[in-house]
Amino acid sequence: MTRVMDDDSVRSESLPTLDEVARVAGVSRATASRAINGGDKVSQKSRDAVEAAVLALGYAPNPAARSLVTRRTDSVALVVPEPDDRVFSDPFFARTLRGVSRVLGARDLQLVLLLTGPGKEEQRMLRYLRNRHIDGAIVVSHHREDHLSDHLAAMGLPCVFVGRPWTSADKVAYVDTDNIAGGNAATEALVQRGCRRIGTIAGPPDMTAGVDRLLGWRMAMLQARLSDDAVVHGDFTEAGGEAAAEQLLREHPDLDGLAVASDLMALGALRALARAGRRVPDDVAVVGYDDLGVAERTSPPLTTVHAPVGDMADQAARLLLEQLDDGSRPRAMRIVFPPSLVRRASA
Amino acid sequence: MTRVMDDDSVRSESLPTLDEVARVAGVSRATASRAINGGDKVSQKSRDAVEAAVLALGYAPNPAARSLVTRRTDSVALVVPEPDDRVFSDPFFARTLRGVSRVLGARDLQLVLLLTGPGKEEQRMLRYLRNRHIDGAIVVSHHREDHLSDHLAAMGLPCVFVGRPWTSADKVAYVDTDNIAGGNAATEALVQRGCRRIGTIAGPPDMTAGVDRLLGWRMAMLQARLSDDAVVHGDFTEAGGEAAAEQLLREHPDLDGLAVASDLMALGALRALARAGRRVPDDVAVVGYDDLGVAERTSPPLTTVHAPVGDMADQAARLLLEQLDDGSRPRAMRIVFPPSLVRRASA
DNA sequence: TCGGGTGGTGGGAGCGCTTCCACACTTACG
DNA sequence: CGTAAGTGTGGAAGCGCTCCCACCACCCGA
Repeated sequence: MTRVMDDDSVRSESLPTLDEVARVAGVSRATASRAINGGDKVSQKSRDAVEAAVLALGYAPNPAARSLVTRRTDSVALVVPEPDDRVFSDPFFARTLRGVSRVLGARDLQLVLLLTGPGKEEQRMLRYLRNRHIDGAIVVSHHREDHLSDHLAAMGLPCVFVGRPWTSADKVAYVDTDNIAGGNAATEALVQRGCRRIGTIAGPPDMTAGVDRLLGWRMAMLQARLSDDAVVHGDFTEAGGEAAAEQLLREHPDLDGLAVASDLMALGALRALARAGRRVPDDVAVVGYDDLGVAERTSPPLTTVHAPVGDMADQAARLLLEQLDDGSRPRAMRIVFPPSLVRRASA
Repeated sequence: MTRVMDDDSVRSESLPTLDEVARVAGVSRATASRAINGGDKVSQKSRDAVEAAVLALGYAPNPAARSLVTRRTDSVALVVPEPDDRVFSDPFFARTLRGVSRVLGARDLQLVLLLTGPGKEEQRMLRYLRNRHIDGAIVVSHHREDHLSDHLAAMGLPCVFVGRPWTSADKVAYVDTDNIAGGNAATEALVQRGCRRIGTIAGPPDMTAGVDRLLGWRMAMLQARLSDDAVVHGDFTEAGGEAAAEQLLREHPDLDGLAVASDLMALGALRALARAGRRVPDDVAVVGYDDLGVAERTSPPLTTVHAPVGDMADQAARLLLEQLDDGSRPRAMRIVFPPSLVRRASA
């Protein structure tokens, strides 16, 4: 009795192996493997037998065993060097995540989330990437000090950055929008509207999107022969935008135009403007950046620069797939999307 | 020449193995393994030698090989049966993700993201879980129709639900807040304030948080001998809340109190109320739910029910760790946090 | 009739690791 | 001084899979 029970429990504990499938199907392990995978050079008869055995046993290949010999893990890291609520609450991240996940999921690749602040966690993350736990990496929201692009380029891991990396931009793949052109277009819209005292709430100076959009603003201001001194940096959050707008109003009370580097910050700025009794767009015209849904629901609805975030995420995933497929060293590739101005009521 | 180059390239391609470490350290592979892992019964001398060899070679254990024999993968799935932007943009999810990631990260467990809509993707997800790609699962935002709790309970995978599951609640572990008590407290606050025509924007009827909070509202209304017919369901998004509030105002123009099942929906409701010219709280008092930062920044600031989401996430991760540690069958455990009312200006 | 394909197959060698087991070699105790 | 109970150690057996290679039919053209 005891013996039988032991056998039973053992049997129910351990999952079926390829050996058992082969035995049930009446073929060798090699043939079973071939039938289950690519299925090259396997007779229809064997194939059917194996398929039936797989179904009967509820067999599923052991990923660790497979990975040990193929040297692939069929999983990809999503690296977010900023484990803060705000990254996740940002629709930019949400949209990116969904796009990436969709493309990779279609290829049965899993997404491993690597959230890391600076310091020890970063070391853990790099170690993880180096150990070849994963086949490749997609990096979102990368900051200047993390030197992530250098590290990844050096370790030769297939990877794609969402947003131009600070360094090694000629060695790693990335997707981006033309943030200079976008910042420029936003500002020009204000200029054409007749604004003469235009300020900007820029993004963080340690992110390329932050400095590029600011640069675009500067170029437009210079070209219009307007003073480019009304600059405050925000952190891409609503609260940050609100505080930045307050500061800007304090330092430059004559403000009549405001280019904001993200819609979330613009939302905060709108609130600050309302509290200060400034009408939008009559007293102060406002242009945002991103156009991920938030902009449609502000009051007034935001004129903003549309960044094709969904497309960027798609392409990022595809660039990674390319690198994984051709198996060669990671390649430097870049895809840069043109931004476009979406006119609504705020400017 | 060629020979040497070949050797070189091979060496640089393939990472160092335990064998090499052992050879360099002058010990056997078994001793090296022991030194690297638990380090039981290894002399200090061997331990030092191995450590030095590891450093010199830049050795890191091959996770697949280890996993093959230990039958652990040291990674955990985060299951989100709703691959929509709105889940990620929701601060509830962001906070949960961060909490879970922090606790698991401290134990060197990786988080694999499993985003699944209904249908084919769900099958893929279940297959993935069943194949023991991972050691356990944490399920967030679970809906009635996905029967996830039944599936997971049946396959005997260690798992924890964030938010009470619909079924098998006595078979799987979960963390939650007492949503009935919370809905009740929110409504009582309105009653005590003198509101007599109180409506509610409930959560989705296919989520336990939705129905429980609604039930709490119903109980409070009945106890106050008020009519409980002013109910509209929302989807936990801002836009959904706005639409729901509009409908509620249309159907019940005499509304003087509003209990909303999430702050994000309450934010939308506030906008609808403002557009309808109702002052908050004078004409209509509003109570939200969640208190994850949004509530402080609305105008007026939201009186809301505080749900300790960070703590819930922590505990969810810990419950999972417990199950992983004691190695036994998954256990049914539950931790339910009491909600608390936070009074601000909106009620 | 025979060499030379060609489609299909199974044996077997690993992938890199953990861990059981047997074997020294010490130390402590009766 | 023999025995028992530790300590450390290395040999070797796998974990479950893929894939190389040898092999066997069989059919073809010469």
